[in-house]
Amino acid sequence: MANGGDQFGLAERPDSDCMDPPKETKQENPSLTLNSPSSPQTTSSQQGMEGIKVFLHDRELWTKFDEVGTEMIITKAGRRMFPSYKVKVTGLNPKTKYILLMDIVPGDDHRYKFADNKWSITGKAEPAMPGRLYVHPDSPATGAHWSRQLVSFQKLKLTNNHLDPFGHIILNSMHKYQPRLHIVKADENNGFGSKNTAFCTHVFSETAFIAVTSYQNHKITQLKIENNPFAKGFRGSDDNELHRMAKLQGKDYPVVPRSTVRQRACSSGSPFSGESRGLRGSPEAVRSPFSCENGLTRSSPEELLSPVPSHYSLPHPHLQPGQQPQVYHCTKRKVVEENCSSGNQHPYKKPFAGSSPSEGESYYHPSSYPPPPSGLSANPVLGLTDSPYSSDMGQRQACMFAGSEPRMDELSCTSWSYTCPLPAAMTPMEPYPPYTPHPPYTHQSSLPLGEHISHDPYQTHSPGPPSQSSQNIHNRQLSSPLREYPRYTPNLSPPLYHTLETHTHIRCGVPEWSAAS
DNA sequence: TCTCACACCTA
DNA sequence: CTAGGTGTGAG
Repeated sequence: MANGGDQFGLAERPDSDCMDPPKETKQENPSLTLNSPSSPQTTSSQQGMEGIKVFLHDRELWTKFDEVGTEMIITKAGRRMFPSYKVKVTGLNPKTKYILLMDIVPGDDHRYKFADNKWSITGKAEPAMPGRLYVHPDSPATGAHWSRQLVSFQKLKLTNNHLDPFGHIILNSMHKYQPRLHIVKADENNGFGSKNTAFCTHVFSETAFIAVTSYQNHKITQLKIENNPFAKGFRGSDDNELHRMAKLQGKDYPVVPRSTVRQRACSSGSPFSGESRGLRGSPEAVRSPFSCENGLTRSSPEELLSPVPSHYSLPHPHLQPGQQPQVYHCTKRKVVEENCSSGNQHPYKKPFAGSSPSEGESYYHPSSYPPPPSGLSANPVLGLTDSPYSSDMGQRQACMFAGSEPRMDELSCTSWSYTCPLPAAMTPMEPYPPYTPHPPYTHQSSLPLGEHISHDPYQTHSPGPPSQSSQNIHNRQLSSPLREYPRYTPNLSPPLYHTLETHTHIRCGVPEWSAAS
């Protein structure tokens, strides 16, 4: 189960959005996209990224959580997400190697509180942490490999420890986030990050969640218990069980399952839906995948820059810039080695389970350029391929990259290091800069990018508008402004980890997908 | 809010 | 069997 898991999702529907075919013109109007589920996105794509479709596995389960307002526990040691993020990918060139990775960007710039059985905004979000990227342990692998079974990101862990040394994705409690999947064409070194790297990003709005240190909405607790095999011990409201548990605990026991007891079911709205949803974007729109925007076009700087948006806010156009990911990655050696080493194929290490399809849609925007994590390519080493170094930990799991801010410039540097586990986070980054309403130009900011961009052979057109419409896309905008400052730096810091530091210099490489800030 | 030891379970 | 993922509930 691990990977595959569960059942399949439902039918497969690809996201409609993404149209594979590159649509011609695209409209990119984001807005359109939003509205129409259909996909807009596609714009052009490049290098074959346009025909890629991604289906969220177990979408129905995700939807159940989303309707209530998904909460994901974050702990110092790192906690897995549940439901697990698993996707079915089609449209990849069987012989081409791709790197699949995820990042989780702020869903908006608010801090939430749960009171009266509902989520509400309680203030402004804290600066985002350095964004980290979770590179799927099978990366790089051929399109045939990725298409063979479900691609599971179930080992990805979330933490609230800003100094996390394990490479887990760092989030702030009581803040909303949006997971994103990036498919990057591996370069000759099995890495990515080079200038022209082609990639596309897929976002499933139903996977958005609020990070918490303990569950707030009892309904979520119940859904977790009912659906997560590891929580089976909390299932059942039979008297027997209750008694049993009570005994175990030594306390008096509740007649009802604890969880149940605590909160009654309330039907509070999900943050997502209600207000939140707004946050997300329009609900509907949201659900629909955004369209994909494929990044293809990199033409516009904007896009390029922020291929990946940092924050997602649909509704809010502005959000911030997101952060950019820093480089970091940890990988599990096991996996990595295998895969990596070969340049070519990877053995599968993992079995994925799945099979079928799920659906989901995503929108993605493929873009060519900047890959998110840049850097990989440069070094073969880095590359997903193996990696030798390991982390202290010894094992690596997937690779993580953290990006902070991305400066495009830096990006240009392709180097990244993958080394270690440590996070780059430490490096200073800028988290979110203040948002600027206007788009500053990404260009500028991104100048560096520009370079890249220019490279880009493909650009289609640009998308133009940054409108908010597209949620995804927008991000770009976001980023741009941001770039300027790195606020965060302070936190990060230090050199706690050498490793990181190492990276740091590498930093250039930082992937910045996201933002261009 | 957050952290931890804990019993229970999966794998 | 071991390793490690769960929510719990006290602190």
